[in-house]
Amino acid sequence: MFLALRAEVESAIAEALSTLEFPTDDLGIEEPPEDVESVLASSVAFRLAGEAGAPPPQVAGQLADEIDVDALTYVSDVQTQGPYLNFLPSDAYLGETLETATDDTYGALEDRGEDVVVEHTSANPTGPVHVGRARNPIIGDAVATLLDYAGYDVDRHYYVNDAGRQMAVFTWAYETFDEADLESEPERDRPEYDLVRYYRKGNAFLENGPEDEVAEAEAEIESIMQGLEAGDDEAYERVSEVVDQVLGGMKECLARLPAEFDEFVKETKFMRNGDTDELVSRLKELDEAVYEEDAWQLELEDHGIDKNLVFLRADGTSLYPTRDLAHHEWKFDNYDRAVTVLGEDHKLQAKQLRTTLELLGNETEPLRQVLYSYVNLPEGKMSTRRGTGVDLDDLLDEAIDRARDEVETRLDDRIRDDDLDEEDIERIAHQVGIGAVRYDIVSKQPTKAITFEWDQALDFEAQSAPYVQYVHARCCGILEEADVDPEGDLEALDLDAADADLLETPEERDLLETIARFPSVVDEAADDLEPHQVATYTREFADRFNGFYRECPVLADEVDPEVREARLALVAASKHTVANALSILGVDAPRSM
RNA sequence: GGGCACGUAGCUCAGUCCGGAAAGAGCGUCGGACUUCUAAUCCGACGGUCGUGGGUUCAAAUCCCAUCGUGCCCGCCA
Repeated sequence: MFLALRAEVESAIAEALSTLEFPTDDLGIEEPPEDVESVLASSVAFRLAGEAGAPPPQVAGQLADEIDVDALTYVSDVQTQGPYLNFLPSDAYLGETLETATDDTYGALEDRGEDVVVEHTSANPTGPVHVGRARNPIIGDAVATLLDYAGYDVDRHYYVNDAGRQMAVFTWAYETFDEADLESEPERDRPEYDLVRYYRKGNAFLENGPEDEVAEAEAEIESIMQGLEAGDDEAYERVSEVVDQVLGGMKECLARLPAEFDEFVKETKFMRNGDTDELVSRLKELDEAVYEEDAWQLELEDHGIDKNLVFLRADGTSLYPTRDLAHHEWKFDNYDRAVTVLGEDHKLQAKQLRTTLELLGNETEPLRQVLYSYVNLPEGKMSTRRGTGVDLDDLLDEAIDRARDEVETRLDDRIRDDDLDEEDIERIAHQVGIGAVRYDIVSKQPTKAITFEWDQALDFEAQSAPYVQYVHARCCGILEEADVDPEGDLEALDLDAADADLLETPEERDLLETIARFPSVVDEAADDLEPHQVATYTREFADRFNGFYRECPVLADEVDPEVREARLALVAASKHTVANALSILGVDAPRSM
């Protein structure tokens, strides 16, 4: 409803301005501070003062007089406060909000008829997913869901780096060493924890092993890479043996978040189907192409990039960026838009990719890259190869354990007699524990660096998931108490009969106005590819709901039956709003906790 | 050395893209509220040269320039 109100206000101001022969290029629309009653405001009068030859407050007055409020649906009044114009919501605005928000798809925007691929995580299949990378699936999944809500048709892709040198190293190590050669037991009973030991062993060997044996190993690694480049089935199958096992384990880890994918796209796909060869010949034709020191490269200084992009090694094999170019042209062929979520350490590569795609004649406008900074440990960087870092599995386990402790200690002083059984406790521990981890990450601007600390990541107080989840549980509690199934179809409540006019307290109106803004929050967050805006909204929403909860009893005996119906509708609308906002963030909304 | 990002309360962060109403939360500290729809909640107090210095503007946390601090990148790795 907010979007409709905004549109109405915009045209009203523009009309008033042009009638008074003022420029209409900047309407000065803004959201007023909290202590102001209006839902939308304009500071346009400031800018017009010079032109009008009158002080801003006077100009604001002229504009307010010019606007015909009776012609507006969602605005009940235009008031001036000094130089500001304030637009107050009408009963229709609040009434329609209450009605539309009881629909369980509230917040989902109209279908845009556009296909978008969101590529995220794409971690190399070398070992367990660690916390340094955990921002990627969490942000990526939220971006994908956000775009889905915003009306796009979304596919989630994981791009599998199965053709790089490190996979050749891994394959060689896996085939060469025996279980007996390895120093340690797997940390977990899952393939990636088992196999990563070969990878680490292999890397250590290449660094410190006897010279002649290392040379022999290098020859083997080289032959694997040549085999892949030639599209050789045998090489592909040898590498796949490792890749598929490790990736299988990583999928299980990611599924715990959960982060699910529609497709795992292997980079070897673009070698085996000839796209990479074809791309290499096109790159060679570019004016920027040079053959230096036996390798083909692109000179990109003229495009603001100091570093040459090598696209064909001296030994004739392609590199990651070469294949990624083919990958992206494939995306352009199959989707209207492409979003990639990647770490800031890949920023230069991202710029090279975009520039080169353009040189190849692609329109790169549809490609957007979301960058996040790495999560570091207090003692430094996390690395799969070196085995430093905290595994995501461990973080999730710890989060669930702490959440379970929390549930159990709270069990004793529960007021509600809903008798949580073991299954409930486990369910809540999962929802709260994993929700807290996701929320902690998704609620911050991705560009800010994070230093990982257990207590901070797993703080259930703060402005955390449980705070918002609790609001959802409260909504469900009230609905259940009123014999309404929160999971069921709330429209069956006959809430249409509920009258928003009966919601008269400031807390009720604030809450309803906050609910009204949800679709516009989705719209803007999707435009900016910033799910943290939704997280910020959930916090504001929870504050408002708690204010309402404090001041406005719904089911108490002294509440007038009609007011009760209206408030129940407000609770139902709140339930959908918070459930859907949390769902965008990938955080479960518990029915009780 | 060069490029990019970040710097807001003791701590963790919104707000910065698109300049406007006396800078907002949470944690921590202190003081209050459970016979009442769930106290993982709420109410109050304390706490800020928005890194620093200039500039633009009627108006700057927000835009521009400089500077300091931190992080990332500058491989025929990915």
